[in-house]
Amino acid sequence: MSDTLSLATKLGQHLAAIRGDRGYSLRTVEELTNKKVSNAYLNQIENGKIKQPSPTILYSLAQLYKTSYEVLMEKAGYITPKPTKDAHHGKLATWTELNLTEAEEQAAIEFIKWQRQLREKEEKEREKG
Amino acid sequence: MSDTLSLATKLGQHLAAIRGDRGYSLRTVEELTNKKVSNAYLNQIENGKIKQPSPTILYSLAQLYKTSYEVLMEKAGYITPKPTKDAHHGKLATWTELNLTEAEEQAAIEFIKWQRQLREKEEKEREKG
DNA sequence: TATGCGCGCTAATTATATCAAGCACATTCT
DNA sequence: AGAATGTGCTTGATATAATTAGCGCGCATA
Repeated sequence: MSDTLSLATKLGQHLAAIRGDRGYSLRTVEELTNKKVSNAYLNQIENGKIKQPSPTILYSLAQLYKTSYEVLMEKAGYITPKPTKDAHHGKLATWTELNLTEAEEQAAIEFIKWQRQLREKEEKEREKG
Repeated sequence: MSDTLSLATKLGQHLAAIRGDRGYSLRTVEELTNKKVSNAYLNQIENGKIKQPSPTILYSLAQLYKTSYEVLMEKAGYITPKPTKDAHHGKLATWTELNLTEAEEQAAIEFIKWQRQLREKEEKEREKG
């Protein structure tokens, strides 16, 4: 079962990955969030020692990291007001785990578009032949 | 402060009013929520003695009362995710717009991983040279 | 070498959410 | 009347979120 990872651990790893990508130190985050998230506390969160940080904390981090508040809420185990719970949900989780940088995101989008064009062409060829 | 009513008080009165309307007693609520909200605790919430009950608690009440979870969250002083998909979270919006199929998603993930490996190699080369 | 700085991390402490138990009063049943 | 039950409410006890202070390490700079 995929239950090997506790929620706290998943949230922690996620947040740690993002912070790594942004190149912030624990104390930098503390400072940039106006002391709303202490460096010691953030460390405990990232190492899975805190079960469920408050939405207020998560919101501060989401803002600083420019990432999705909802996703953080979900990973923390809160029920988030979802307009629709469809297949999109699972996909988003996968993507956020990758923790794309701006550049990577752009590259990936280009890649997908390029792939689609390619398939379109093949389609037309097949129709002719 | 011109704030005559604390957030806790506002939330409490709101919840008390709803419970009154539904005709439930404190213990009835405790029972109907499967002990997720104890009668003692609900009383404290309604009387403004609890500053910020957890989203989990609020969700249980919202379900039982058939009222809005978001509104409860707001009255409790939490920041609620804006339903509008604004440019703020560009990433999520962009990905969902693309509407990836399973195959496309997998391909894109592979692509990104491959790119990352490539960059890693380049990094090592640079260190040597 | 030494001294200072930034890093992740831990320990001790405080604040607060949440619950179990019980109290005082009212209504109803025997 | 007296037991039984239901009501809102209070009070400790416990768990855990969150902070402040500080430790040890690597790395740079004097």
